[in-house]
Amino acid sequence: MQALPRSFYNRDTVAVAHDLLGKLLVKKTDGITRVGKITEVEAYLGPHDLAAHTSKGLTPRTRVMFGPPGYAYVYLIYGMHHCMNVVTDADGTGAAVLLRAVEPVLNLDDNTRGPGRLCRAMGIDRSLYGHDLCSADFFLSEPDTPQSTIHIVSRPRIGVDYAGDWAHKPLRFYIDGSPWISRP
DNA sequence: TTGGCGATTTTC
DNA sequence: AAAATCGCCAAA
Repeated sequence: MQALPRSFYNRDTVAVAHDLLGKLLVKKTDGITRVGKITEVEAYLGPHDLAAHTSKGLTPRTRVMFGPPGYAYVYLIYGMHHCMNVVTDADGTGAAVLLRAVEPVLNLDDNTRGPGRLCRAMGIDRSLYGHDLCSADFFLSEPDTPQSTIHIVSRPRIGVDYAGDWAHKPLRFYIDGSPWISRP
């Protein structure tokens, strides 16, 4: 099981978001390997995207998101839940893809729908802020067995009603027909 | 230093 | 429908 190369992330964010669907998220903790298949994501394109955290500019929190691709952007939301993103596109772009749901594959309970639940099931917290995803203990990879062709559904992103025109752009993507989705 | 708020989840 | 709960950030 090999980590996707950094070049995978160093591309257009929407393209990466599409291609992340069906990939495996792998986390090794204390000798336990947890694996989930990504079923739902959201793209955050950069400072011009009013729903993206980087629209607030370069701050300590957004530092990683403005950095080179292939690193984890993990943050705490509502004082109690963590959200996991992968930084995308060229260094300095300020874009990322939020992982919203996975299908349990190995050592996960079935409570993996929703960004907060996904992080809880995988054991992801802020200690992984800025963690290199081209690493041995936390990474994404191709599935072991080739995927049959999947259909991708596009919907407006969730929880970003404050973002004006950007609130209804169809930047949420999920695998059509998958039961492992945070909501229809 | 302070106050408002959030890429959510759970419970009432 | 509303609470839980705290780090981030803009304003003072």
